[in-house]
This record gives sequence, structure tokens and C-alpha cells, in this order.
Amino acid sequence: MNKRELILEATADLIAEQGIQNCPMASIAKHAGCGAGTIYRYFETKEALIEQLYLSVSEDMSEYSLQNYPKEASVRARFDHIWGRFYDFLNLSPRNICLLDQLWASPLICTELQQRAMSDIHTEVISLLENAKESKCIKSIQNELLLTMTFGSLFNIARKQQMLPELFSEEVQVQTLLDMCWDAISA
Amino acid sequence: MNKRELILEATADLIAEQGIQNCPMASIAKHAGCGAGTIYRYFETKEALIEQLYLSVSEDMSEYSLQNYPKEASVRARFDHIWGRFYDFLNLSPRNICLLDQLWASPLICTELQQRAMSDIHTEVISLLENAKESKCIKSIQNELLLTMTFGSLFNIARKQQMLPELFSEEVQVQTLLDMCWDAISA
Amino acid sequence: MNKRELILEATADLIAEQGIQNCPMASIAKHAGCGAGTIYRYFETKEALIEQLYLSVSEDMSEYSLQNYPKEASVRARFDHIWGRFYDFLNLSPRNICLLDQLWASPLICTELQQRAMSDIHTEVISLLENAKESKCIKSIQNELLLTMTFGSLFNIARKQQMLPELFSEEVQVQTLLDMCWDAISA
Amino acid sequence: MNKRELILEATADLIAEQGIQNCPMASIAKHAGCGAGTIYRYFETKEALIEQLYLSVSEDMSEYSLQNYPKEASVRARFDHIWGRFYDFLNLSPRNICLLDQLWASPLICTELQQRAMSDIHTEVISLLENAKESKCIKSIQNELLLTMTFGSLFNIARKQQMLPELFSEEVQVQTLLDMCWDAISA
DNA sequence: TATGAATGAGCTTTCATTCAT
DNA sequence: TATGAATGAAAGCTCATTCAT
Repeated sequence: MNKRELILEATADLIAEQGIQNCPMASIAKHAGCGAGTIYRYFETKEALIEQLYLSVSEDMSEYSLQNYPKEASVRARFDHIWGRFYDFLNLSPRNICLLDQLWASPLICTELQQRAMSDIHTEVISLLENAKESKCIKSIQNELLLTMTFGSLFNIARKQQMLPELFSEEVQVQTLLDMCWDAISA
Repeated sequence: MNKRELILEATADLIAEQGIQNCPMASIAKHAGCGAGTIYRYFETKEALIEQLYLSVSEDMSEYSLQNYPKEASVRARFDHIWGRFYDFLNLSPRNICLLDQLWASPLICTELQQRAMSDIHTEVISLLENAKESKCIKSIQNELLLTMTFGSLFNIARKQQMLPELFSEEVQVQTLLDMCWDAISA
Repeated sequence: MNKRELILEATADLIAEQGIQNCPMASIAKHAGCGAGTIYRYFETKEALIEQLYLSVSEDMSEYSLQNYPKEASVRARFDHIWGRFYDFLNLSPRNICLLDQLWASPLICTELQQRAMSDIHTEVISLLENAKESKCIKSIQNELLLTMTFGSLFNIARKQQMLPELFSEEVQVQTLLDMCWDAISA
Repeated sequence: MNKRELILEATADLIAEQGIQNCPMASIAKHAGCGAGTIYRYFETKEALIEQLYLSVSEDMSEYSLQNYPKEASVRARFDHIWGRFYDFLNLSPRNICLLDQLWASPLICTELQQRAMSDIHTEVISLLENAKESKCIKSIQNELLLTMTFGSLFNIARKQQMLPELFSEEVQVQTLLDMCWDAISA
């Protein structure tokens, strides 16, 4: 892992653990195993570092969610693939959810950046929804609503499981969640 | 409005507008129309102020969501009432969503406090879900999952509409959302 | 006790317990059983209050030390009387030593004030020393030196006993101290 | 002189001149020729800085007092050596007495720290007093009393001379003081 | 290129003092 | 006369950023 990535990793760990407010450059440097000044060789400002971190995590999420995406499969199969992998990504590391929560809430990550970072997943899901609508298997509701509903459901369930695992008596099956999400939007 | 409330209002406005990180006590005081020291007559520390703010907003949300709650109505009617009003509350003021986003992401609002603040709504929804399960009209899935799914859907849709209203060509009907949420959990 | 005295008493207690630095006007008011503003009816500023307190304690110390002073008794008897009572005064209340330590160290109590406050004892001791020198029973050394030596010895012993009583296995007899002090200056 | 020492020196000067209460970190930084934040690279808190200063001055005092200490010399010679040099130290710089007065009166310098800082001198003096008692040349009184009396005498005389030099018509001879202190404790 | 000591602006918080009641 | 809520200047401390090495 090169130094730039080490710094991004350290930043991600610290933000997830302590929150974006308790994440001084000096700590990041220490965790990354470099001097504080070195960070500025790779990132203009702290703001820029956090933006880059956001882009990096978002890219990981996109890539993970779309990996082996079966473009030719059925609507439902594609739905399950993309959202199932999205959900898996959130649970890959306990860091992911905390990190994304922090980054989304930060004024440093403007709305425009948020959209841009999600554009790959977004494009694919929109296309999926269009296909589904053509075959009338989902509700005839504006895409953004269908998409946001699914996204919000899965992210919140993943977050709650991680924050309060004791509330869940049985292990949560991804398929159960996907079924619920599908029922929400299916015609 | 008494001074304590003026300070809470000012804090809420500033946090919603600028984020919890860009909200110095001096600004709060200025917006509340008082001196910086005055805040400390009403709140021990900034941390305490933010906690109190969270409790206050949560209480408003609970009260609003449960107002005129028809305890004897049908499961579906009660579901629509509580979640419809919850969704309305989020849209009552553009401040509410931003504020809650900031507060939930803050390490100052610990998980325990979050649970406590939502306990009224939580209790009622659990009872509702139990009733629904008895009549087998919803899926036989652990309550926490059903609840979180609905909550997450509605909150995320409300947030997205507020942040990116241009993405929504048609006005979003609450009933459409409630139907989707219900479909997600109904048997 | 009138209000002015109540305030002085409260100030004395607080300074002795917490130090002159941790003695806000609000605490003084609370301990004195009055409002913060009330203090300013009796004392112009906090500085003035502390000066008045110093004068008050010093006067108490002078009065106590010189009470029933046997002007016609022998040099040694008078020496024992004045310094014995001085030492007793320091031990009358555990407050006295702490309070004087704080006040003497404070820049608010200027040297001139310190001299003025001690002038009664000072005059009497100087006179005593002059008498003693006439009868050649004490060393022929400048008075200020003889006086300061005695004062310093007794005050330090009283302070140490109060701060670290466990260091003193046997009870300290005043007469033992007076003998030592006398031996120091006697011819 | 390295930066840490520069800061300690500046702190010592300011405390001695203005008192521990009128000694803001900003002033210390200015006098030390560095930024306010720099102080915190060397000392955790202001409290820690003052503690370190106390330890540093105490060490200087111990070292100075015990320098060239003639362990094999007579009791009286050793007594004169240790207390003579102690007295000299107080007069080495006009700063020393004011500084020690401020530090001893401060609640930041707890009793335990005071004892610890003086332990070298304390040990040597106790040993000296034990020797003296064996040869019955001093009073059979508990050591702590003998020690405190000498200490208090010398410190107070040094202080008074510095604060009010005009009170002393003739120059004060150290030997005169040592004789008085010795007479106080000698059998 | 990499460092980390140094910086000072900006933060939270305290408190002597004022003044409307 | 007595109050205590309100004030804002000043304190201790943090940390993003710079720069000499």
C-alpha cells in the first residue's frame, strides 16, 4: 500500500472510530506512520483529504456492488445482486457504515459530490428500474423514490444491526431484506 | 419564548445550516440575542446543550407523530397515522432533517440516548406490529427489522427530497410512500 | 453578625479552603447567603473585599496577641505572652494559617498594607526588644532581624503542624517553641 | 538554553513578578519568545507547567544547598554549610523567594509534592540532627520541629530583606543568622 | 522527499461586574 | 435595599497548516 493509501486508510479508521470532529491531522499522521507535514504532499488540505476519502470509499462501494453484475439476468436477479452486494459491502467491515454516516453528515461532502460518487450505482439502478417498469413488474412511481426507498431501508437496517446487535434475536438474512425491499416497489 | 428556548432554537438553526462542527458558542449566542456567557446559565456545557436539543427535537417528533393516535383503529390506519405524521414532521420545517442528521451522526448523542429519545414512538410501533402479526397481515419477521425498514425508507426519502428537490418531477404523495412501506412488511 | 461580616466570613472560609484563585464572587455570595450584587454594596471591588478581609484578620490577630498584655511584666514574660498568644491565634481555627498564607502571597496585599496591618504587634515587639537590649539579655542585633526570626519560626511550625500533623509524633508544647525562639535571640 | 528551559524561565520570571494569578499562558509565550501553542508541546497543561517549574526550582535549591557538603565535618560545620547555602540560594536571585512564595501558596503544589521536592535536603538535615542528638549538643526535641524552626527563620528573614530592604540598617551577616538558628536548637 | 516543531487563530468556558426589577 | 440574570473580556487549550531541516 502506498503512502497516499496509508493516509486514506488511517483517516477512514479514525473517522469511523472517533467521528469526523475528533480526527486531527496529527493523529492521522501517527496512524499512517508518517509526519504531519507529509499528508500535505498528497492532499492540499484536510478538506481535500476527506473529499478524496469519500470518493475512494464510494468507488469501493460502487465497484463492490456492481462486481460480476449480471447485465442479462432477470430484473429481480439484478435487483438482488446489486442491493445484496451493496448490503454486503456495508457489513464487510464495521468501519464502512460509521464512516459513511460521518461523511454524509459532513458539510464538507456537498450534495453534488454525493451524487457524483454514487453515479455508477445510480445509473445501473435507474436502468434496472426502467426495465422493470417496462415489464410492469414494479410500481409506476418516479425512479428516485423507488431507489431511495431501497437504499434507505438497507442502510438503516445495516446501521442498526451494527450499533445495536443485541436488538436482533435471530440472524438477519439478506434475502429477507431483499424480499421486503422488492415487495415495497413491486407492482 | 423564554431564553432557554431561544438558545435551543438558535442552536437548532445553526446546526441545521452549518453543521455541528461549525457552530461555535459565540454564534449561538449572537443568534439567540444574548451574550456567550448567558448560555452557560442554562446549559452546563456545549455538550449538554446539544443533548438537550436532541431530547427536545425528539420529544417534538414523538409528540407530533403520536398526536390524535387512534388506538382503536385498524392496524393499517394506525400504521398510516403514525408513520404519516412522522413523515410530515420531517417536512414541517426544512430544519428538522438536517438537524437530526447532524445529531445522529454526532458522537455526543450516544446510542443509549438515541434509544431513550425514541422510546415513545418505539413502544407504540412495536405494539402495532404485534397486533398486525396476530392477525397475520404482516410478515413474521422480528419487529426491529420491520420497524427499521419503515423508518429508514421514510427518513431517506424525506432527506433526499429536501436536499435534491429537482430530482423529483412530480410531487411525492405521502400515501404512496406509506403504501410502499406497508407492502414491504405486509404478508 | 451583620451582612458585611457575613461576607467577610464567607470569603475567609472560601479562600482558606480553596485558595484565593478559586473563590468567585458568586460562591462568596452563596456562602454568605446573599446575592452577588449585594457584595458590591459593601465592597467596591473584589480587590477591596480582599483587602478589607486582610485588615480584619490582621486586626483579630493583633487584638488576640496583645490581649491582657502585661506591660509591666518581665521581658521574658512579655515575650512569652505576645508570641504565645500569636501562636495560639494561628491554631485557634484551622482557617487562620491557610487564609494568611493566601493573603500574604497575593499581589493584592501590597507590602505597605502588610506593614500597616501588623503595626500594633510590631510596635509592641520593638518596644519589648528595646527593653531587652537595655538589660542586655538579648543579642545586640537589629530588631527587625530578631522579630522576623521569631515570627518566621512560629508561623512555619504552626503551618507545618496543620498541613502535616502526622509528622509530629508528640504533641507540640507552646513553651518548647517559645524557649527555642528565646534561645535564638537571647544573649 | 533549549525551548523547554526558556519556557520555564519565562514562567518563573512572570510568576515572581506578577503572581501566579496574573500569569496567562499568552504572556509566558511572549516572554519565552514562542507561540502560545508551543508551550503545550512541552507541558501538558498549565498546571503541569507549574508543577514542573516547582520541581525544577526545588531541585536547584537542593543541589545548591548540598553542593560540596562536608559529610565528615562537625555537626556545626555541616549545619552552617547546608543552611548557609540554603540562605544564599534564596538571595542568589531576587526571583527565588517570590517564586517559592507563590508556588507554596498555590493549591496546584500539593503537600505531597512539596515533601517530595524537598526530600534530599530533608534527608540530610534529619541525619545531621540525629548525629547532633547523639552527641547531645542539641535539644532533645522531635526533628521536624528543629528543622522547621530553622527553615522558617531563614526563609522569613530572606523574604523580609528582599521585600523591605529599607528596614535593615546594617547588612545582614549570614553567620549571625546561623548562630541564632543554632542557638535556637542547641542544648 | 519527508519530517515534526512551531505557530496563532479560534474554540469553550469562567467570572467580576452591572443593572433592571 | 437586595437581587441574580446577563454580560463580554480574558483565560486555557486545540489543531490545521507551514517551513526549516
